[in-house]
Amino acid sequence: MSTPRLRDVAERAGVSIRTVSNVVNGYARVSEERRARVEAAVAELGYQPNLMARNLRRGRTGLIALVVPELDVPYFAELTRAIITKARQQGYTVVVDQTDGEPDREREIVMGGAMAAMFDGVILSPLALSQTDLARRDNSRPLVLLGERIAESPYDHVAIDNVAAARAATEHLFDIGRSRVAAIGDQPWEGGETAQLRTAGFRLAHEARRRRLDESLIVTNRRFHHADGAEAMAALLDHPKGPPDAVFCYNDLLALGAIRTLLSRGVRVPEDVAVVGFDDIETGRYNTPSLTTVSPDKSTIAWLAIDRLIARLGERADDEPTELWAPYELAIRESTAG
Amino acid sequence: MSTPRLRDVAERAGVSIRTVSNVVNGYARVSEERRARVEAAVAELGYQPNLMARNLRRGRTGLIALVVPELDVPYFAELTRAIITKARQQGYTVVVDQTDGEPDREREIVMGGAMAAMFDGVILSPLALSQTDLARRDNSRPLVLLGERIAESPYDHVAIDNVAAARAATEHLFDIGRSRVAAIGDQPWEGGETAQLRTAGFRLAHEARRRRLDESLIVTNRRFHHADGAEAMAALLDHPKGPPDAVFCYNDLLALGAIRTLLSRGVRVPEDVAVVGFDDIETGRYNTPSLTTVSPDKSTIAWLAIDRLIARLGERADDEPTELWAPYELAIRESTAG
DNA sequence: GATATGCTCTGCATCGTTGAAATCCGCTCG
DNA sequence: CGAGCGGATTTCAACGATGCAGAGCATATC
Repeated sequence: MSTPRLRDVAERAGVSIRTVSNVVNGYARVSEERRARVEAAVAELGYQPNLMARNLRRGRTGLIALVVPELDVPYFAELTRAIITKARQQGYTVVVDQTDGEPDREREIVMGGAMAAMFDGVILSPLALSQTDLARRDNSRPLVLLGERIAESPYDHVAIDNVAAARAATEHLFDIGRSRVAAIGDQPWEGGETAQLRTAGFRLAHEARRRRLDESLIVTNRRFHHADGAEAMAALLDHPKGPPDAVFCYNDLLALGAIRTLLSRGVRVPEDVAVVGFDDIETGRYNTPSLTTVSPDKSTIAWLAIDRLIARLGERADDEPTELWAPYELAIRESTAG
Repeated sequence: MSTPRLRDVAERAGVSIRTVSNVVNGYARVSEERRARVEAAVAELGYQPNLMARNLRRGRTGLIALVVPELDVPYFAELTRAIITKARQQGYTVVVDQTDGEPDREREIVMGGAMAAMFDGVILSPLALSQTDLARRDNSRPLVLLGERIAESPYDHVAIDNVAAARAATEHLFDIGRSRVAAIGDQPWEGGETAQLRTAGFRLAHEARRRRLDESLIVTNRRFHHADGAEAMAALLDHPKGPPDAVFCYNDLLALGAIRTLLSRGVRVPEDVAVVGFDDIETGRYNTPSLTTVSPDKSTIAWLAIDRLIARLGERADDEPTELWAPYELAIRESTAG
């Protein structure tokens, strides 16, 4: 026997389709007696509402798309987990879409490709999409951006204060007595806004402490994986003016890659070179040495993003776009001890 | 102006709704002249098919649910990434659902809760669902299991040969001259089938090499995170008969946790204790020392699972349930060097 | 020239649900 | 006692697409 429909339940209970619908959804008041009959019929037939029909009728799916560049980057995995959890609490299901940094893929979901219609809203961690793209977006469904606000884009965005966080990380290195501090991960091009903010914080720390900044100690990277950090660190070790005595990496993978290079070259961490990361991924805590890192409050980020998106789906649809700031802290561990 | 429908396109092009549908889907033959008119209208109006309506009518959504315990466990994140990629190539979209090991959540999607109807098929990495549960499942939509086959369940499953892999890992430890080998991660209870197979391989290696096995060197663990490996290793170091000279951990997180404990206690890896992991996660490669590990071919696993699922969605719906084996290899790195 | 043949193309019904409005019923109130 | 009222229940018409069957038309066939 195929899946029962409202009609089947209605027949069995001897009421109208609409009444069954009302019972199932708890919409209108239904007399005790009928409600009981309907519930019995529902149970006997094992009725489950057909979501596709419901979606069509309601014009909503209860699905939220979460678009991230790479799922196997621990930061995104951990953040994704948090978002899925929060969304579920609010009755939404999250569809994770990884873009591999392919602009087309990002566009498909965010800008309104065919698939876009399946989602009530989108949470995007932008990588390829430029400000120009976003300005052109069909704004019929809400979008919340994770990470830096893209200039004047008319969207909500959730982020931590990257400048302040980077500055704090850098100053911490000064505090433990380091003077020649390098930065790994700058991205001075369109799409690298977040990295640029961290560089700004890095510079600011130098100014605040009246330290001279050697520009050649700022290393740029296209990607943020272990391998990139390892390479960058190798280059720094061969720096003409000698290696730095501390490194601020713009994410934890870069930092772990850098540590790998240091240790395999016989450089001690933190004695010879101290290392700070960014993101506070689980693995960093169990690395040897454990990684000092900027720890964004992922749970709050998730909460703010979901909350904001759901507000827009509801009555608060027309509020002004907001910038929401999540807290962070500097988790000090072995890689900067002493 | 709201989203255009087939009807709007039809009006504009001066043809019937049905013809527009035919053009959009490439179903029937349509004359060049009309096709051009329709395509122009589609372009002008920016028509996008309404997926909810299409889903209702077709009875399919093009969505596949991937149910995994924890997304921020790197193995699952990497596997998820591979599956998303393969599915996309076949025109399917993956909805990732993490269960946090909550049986109810797993049931919701797999056993046929309301949400289940949204998916054409399910790929499940089972954790909580017992064999009894699965036997009771409504089999109207295909299910592919990742990992060990649960006894006589009538489902396809994709896995690597855990016994052989575990045996190879253990024998490798003998090969490099270790004699007192511990195992971290056994789970001698329902739901721990995969761990049990690895333990079987571990035992088998001892028999094959005619080594005496000290049962007290097999440590059980509820969970497979860094912390669990760290604790287990701490216990082993305090073993009454002295610490082992090698450890086989049932996943890489356990192994990294174990290494952390070893190094922080001043025990050298691999000189004093060699360590082997399982899963080959990215981070293990950049750890110091880099981690020797069993490397399942995640890409093949993903490919087999998707391929099989799609076959069941199509004409091959009634084939016998199959066991599909993906290859693996032992990636030998520093943690067992010498 | 009439019938058969092969394509295009269209109309209608339908997928299963819910919004809106109509109906029904029992009760209160003037 | 009839109008008025409010809550319970039903009827009707979508939501936007596709399956199916058949209409329309030009060409092929004898």
